[in-house]
Amino acid sequence: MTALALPATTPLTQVHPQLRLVQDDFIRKWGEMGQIWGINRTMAEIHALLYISGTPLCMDDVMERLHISRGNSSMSLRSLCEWGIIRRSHRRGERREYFESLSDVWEMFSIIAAERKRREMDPVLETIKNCIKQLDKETIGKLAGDEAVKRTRERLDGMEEFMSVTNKVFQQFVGNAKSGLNKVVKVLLKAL
Amino acid sequence: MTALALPATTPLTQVHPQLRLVQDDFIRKWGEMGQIWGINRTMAEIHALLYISGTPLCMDDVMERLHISRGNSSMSLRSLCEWGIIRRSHRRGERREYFESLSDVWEMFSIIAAERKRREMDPVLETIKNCIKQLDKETIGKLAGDEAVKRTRERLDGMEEFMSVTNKVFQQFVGNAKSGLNKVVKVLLKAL
DNA sequence: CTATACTTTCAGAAGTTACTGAAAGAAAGA
DNA sequence: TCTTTCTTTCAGTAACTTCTGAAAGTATAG
Repeated sequence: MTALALPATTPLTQVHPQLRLVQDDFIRKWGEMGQIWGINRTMAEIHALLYISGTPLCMDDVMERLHISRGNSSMSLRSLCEWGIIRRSHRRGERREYFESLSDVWEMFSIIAAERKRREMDPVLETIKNCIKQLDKETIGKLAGDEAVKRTRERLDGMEEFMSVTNKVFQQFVGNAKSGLNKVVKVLLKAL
Repeated sequence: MTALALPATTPLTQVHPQLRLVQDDFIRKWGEMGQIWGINRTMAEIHALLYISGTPLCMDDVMERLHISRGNSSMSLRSLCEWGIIRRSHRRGERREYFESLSDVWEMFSIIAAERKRREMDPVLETIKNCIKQLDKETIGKLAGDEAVKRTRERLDGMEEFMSVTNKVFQQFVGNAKSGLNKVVKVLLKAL
C-alpha cells in the first residue's frame, strides 16, 4: 500500500487571499473580454488564470480555482493548446501534466490575429472578388448598362478595397512578436 | 373600398435574377463575418443587403428578400440604426419608412470600432489598472517580497502595456473617415 | 497481470441567444 | 370620430452553445 498521496493541487495555487482577490478580478474581466477574441468565457478565464499566475498549474488547480468540471477543463485546456497560447509543461518525476501561458502578450495577440484572419477575413475577401468576377461576366451580356448592377459593382469595389487594406495591416501584425510590433506601433503613433 | 393597393415591396427589389445571385453570395458571407464585428448573423445580412443594393429599401423588401419575420426585421433595423451604420430615409408622399446603408465602408468601420472599444476594451484596461493599484497596496504591507505577488505584478504590467498601446491605435482609427484612415494605413504600410 | 494515477470523451442537462407571429401601438386620412 | 397602414413589442419557442459527470481510455509502477 501506498505512501502519502500527493495533494491534488499544487502548493503554488495556494496564494495569499489578498493576491487571490486581485487575480480573481483580472480573471473575471478577461473572461468577459474573451468574446472579443472569439474565445468562450471559460476558456478565456482558464487562460487568464494561467497568465496571471505566471507559473505552470495542473488540471486540478484549474478546476478548483475556477469551479469547473474535469471535462470542461480538459476540453478547454486542449483547445487553448491548439490555439497555441498555452503550453503543456512537464515536471520530472511527476506523472501529471502542467500547463502554462505564453508570457509575451504581443506574441499571443499575433497568434490569435493570424488565426482569425485566416479563418474569417480571407474567405470574405475571396467571396467579394468572386462576386466582382461574376458581375463582370453579366455586365458583358444583357445586363450591360443596368443601373442596379452598376450600384452593386460600386459597393463591391468599396468593400474590396477596405478588406484588402485591412488584410494587409493584419498581415503586418502577424508573425511579429513584441519587438516587431512595437516598432510598427511606434511608427504609426508618430505618424499621426 | 380602396383603390389599388401599393405593392408591398419596392420595384427596386426586383433585380435581375443573375444580379440577385451575386448579391446573395455577398450577403451570405457578410452575414457569417458579422460575428467578427460582434453583430449577429441576421443583422449583418440585413446590413449587407442594404449596403449591396445601394438604394433605400423598406421593411417588406428586407423581409421578403431574406425570409425573416416582421418582428426580427423591426428589431434588427432599429438596432442597426442605433449602431449608426444604416439610416432611416423617407420618401415624400409615402407613409412607410425606408432604410439605407452608409456607403463609406471606412466610416462604418470607424463607428463599429469606436463602439466596441468603448464597451469592451476600456473596461478591461480600467480593471487592470485597478488590479495594479490593489497589488501595490498589498506589497507595502505583509506581502512585500512574496514571489507570487511579484510574478502577478509582472504579468499585469505586460498586459497593461499591451492594452494601452492597442487602445491608442484604435483611438486613431476612430472618428476618421476614409481619407484620414487611408493616410494612416499608407503611412503604416510604407514604414514596414 | 493488476492497481493506481491521471486524461479524454461524450450523451444529455442547463443555459443562452435568436426568431416568430400575434397583439398592441402610433400616425395619418377620411 | 373610425379605418387604414405601417411599426414596435414581447411571450413563447426553436436553435445553438456550453457544461457536467460518469465511463472509457492510457500510461506507469509494482
